[in-house]
Amino acid sequence: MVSIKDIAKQVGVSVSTVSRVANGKKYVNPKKREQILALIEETGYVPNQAARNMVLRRSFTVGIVIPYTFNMFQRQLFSIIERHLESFGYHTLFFFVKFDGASEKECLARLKSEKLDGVILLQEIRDQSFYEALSRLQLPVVASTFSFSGIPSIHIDEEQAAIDAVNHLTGLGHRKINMICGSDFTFGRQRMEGYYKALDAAGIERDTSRVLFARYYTAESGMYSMRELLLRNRDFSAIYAATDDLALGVIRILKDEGLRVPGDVSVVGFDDIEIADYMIPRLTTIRQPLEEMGSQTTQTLHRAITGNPLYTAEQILPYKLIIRESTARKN
Amino acid sequence: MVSIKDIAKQVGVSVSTVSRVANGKKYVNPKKREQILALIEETGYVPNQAARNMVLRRSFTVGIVIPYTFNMFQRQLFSIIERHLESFGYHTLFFFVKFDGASEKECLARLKSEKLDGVILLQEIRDQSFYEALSRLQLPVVASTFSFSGIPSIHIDEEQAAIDAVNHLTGLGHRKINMICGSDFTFGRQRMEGYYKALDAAGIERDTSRVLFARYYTAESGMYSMRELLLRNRDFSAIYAATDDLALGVIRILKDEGLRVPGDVSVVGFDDIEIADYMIPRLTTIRQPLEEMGSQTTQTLHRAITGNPLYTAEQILPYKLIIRESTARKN
DNA sequence: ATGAAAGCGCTAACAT
DNA sequence: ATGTTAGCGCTTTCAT
Repeated sequence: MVSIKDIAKQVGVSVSTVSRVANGKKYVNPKKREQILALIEETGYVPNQAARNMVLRRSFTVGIVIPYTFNMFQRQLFSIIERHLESFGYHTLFFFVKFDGASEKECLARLKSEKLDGVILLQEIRDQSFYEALSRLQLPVVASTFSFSGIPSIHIDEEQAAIDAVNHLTGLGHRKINMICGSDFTFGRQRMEGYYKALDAAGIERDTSRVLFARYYTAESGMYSMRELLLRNRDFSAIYAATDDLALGVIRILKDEGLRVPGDVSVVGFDDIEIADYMIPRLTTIRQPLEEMGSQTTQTLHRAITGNPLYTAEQILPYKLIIRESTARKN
Repeated sequence: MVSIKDIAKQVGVSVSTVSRVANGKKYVNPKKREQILALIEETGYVPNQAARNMVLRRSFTVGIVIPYTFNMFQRQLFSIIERHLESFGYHTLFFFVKFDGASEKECLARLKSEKLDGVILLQEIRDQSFYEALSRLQLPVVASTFSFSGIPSIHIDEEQAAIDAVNHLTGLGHRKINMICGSDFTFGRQRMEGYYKALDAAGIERDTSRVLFARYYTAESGMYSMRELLLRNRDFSAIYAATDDLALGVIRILKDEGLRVPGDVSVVGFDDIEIADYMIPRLTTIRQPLEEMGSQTTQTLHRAITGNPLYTAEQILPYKLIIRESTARKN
């Protein structure tokens, strides 16, 4: 592997000079610059990143903290973000993390050991000291799909979106509306809160027995949860699932049990993942502006890293209720 | 940032000793080890990766070449591989690449500029010189989901699997079987070849007008292709889709056109993605051993990187026909 | 405009 | 068992 020294020696200059031209700095004789550039080209020399990173104390790498249970929505968002990051010239480090203290601590340790330029949180962390540690590291951070005070975040108005989703159901005449929620994360609580508020607005009594907490926000969890819900009773005409992934499992079980969607039960999801429009029936859901979330997340982080002023600490993006085939008027 | 020196000074030993315990080496007084470990814990010291990388002359980073059209199957495989890579302590660099010369060339250039430990190809490259350039870089490479002579690869017997899939259809009495294939990649050709061979075996004449080439291997492409196929005629009782992603779009359109699956048309897919078991109807398909492919891919690469002998250059993993609800006896 | 030299934080001989 | 020391490849003062 050819190093800066080799180049220097061959051209007959010092390493400093080579370093200067390699980094496009001023104060170097045009002739020598030419020569050096030519030799770099010829030898295929590329600077050793590790060495640069060490002295520069920066890595051109951003960490992405991702939930260990990586559902379809998150996979889609991730691949958009990754695409943007790549276009900015950043590398990516993954940090799969479970929603528990041990996993979070370990994640923090790894986060520290890498000289990251910044980190994107795709999953909320429960341990408060995590955020403090991050800010102590002076590490630019941006939260995507959730908010945390003090760090820039990109997300939608979860509660209001949930209200809209459930309003859609009540507007269709449904009164007995069950919800499948996830047990973790703020967005889960917000989506549940929206559910309750929409019920209030429609004059429907809140009934905790209509809410079931799934283990994760995945299709598999949705399936288990729906089975459990059915074990209680069949006294409902609509289901509001906290994510499309959950809704997928929900509809599957409903069908297995001979319940028609939306004939017998209306189902509304949340996220508008890719397959929502391919499902049978097509899923009514809340669309999160994935493409824009990804691009805003990346841009915000890049600005923070390069020291530019952040537009706003919190960016609330518009969502949209997409009415498809999984919901119908209560008969 | 606390460094190895700080620890050494505080405990009153040399940096070597600290380095030894940090790396779990032998020859360290148990007492001192204790002390050092305690201080590491207390101070939250974590070794600086850049420094390690430099002296170790490795980056602990592997590049993953991924198709720009990143379908569900690939997303699942990727997330498994990524998880394994993480457990080996590798980082990841992405290389999204389109299936065309320009994109491949650019990818190669980037591949060279990074000091990678190895690269995983999740997409076949059409430019032969790409592989040569890679081997000139002495870069360990492994191909996952396809094979290329000279580089270790992990995949199933695509053609035989396709034969099994179509045999299942002919065994059910179907004679008029259409195929939706993708236009690129060897696996597409193999899956098509298997289709034809199964037809041969059943004494069914090959009919190229029964094959339609989708632009990509995604649900959206499946939808477009199925629409186009329907424009020709409805003279078929079964569809074989080259991927589950395609099948998803296919079934969607069939349903829209009032054709029942499997009542009127049987559909078989390929890959067995997560949602195959949630679809309505559940999808009959070929299961690729995703979990094992991911783990073998990672292990093989790791072995190549660490200079251990490779088991075999080519690992052909077992697949399995999973019969679910989207196929039925021809009525 | 350019070179010498001092690190960056760590590992690995080599001595002891 | 442990310390000393020499780099790893690069950037960046600081002289000149």
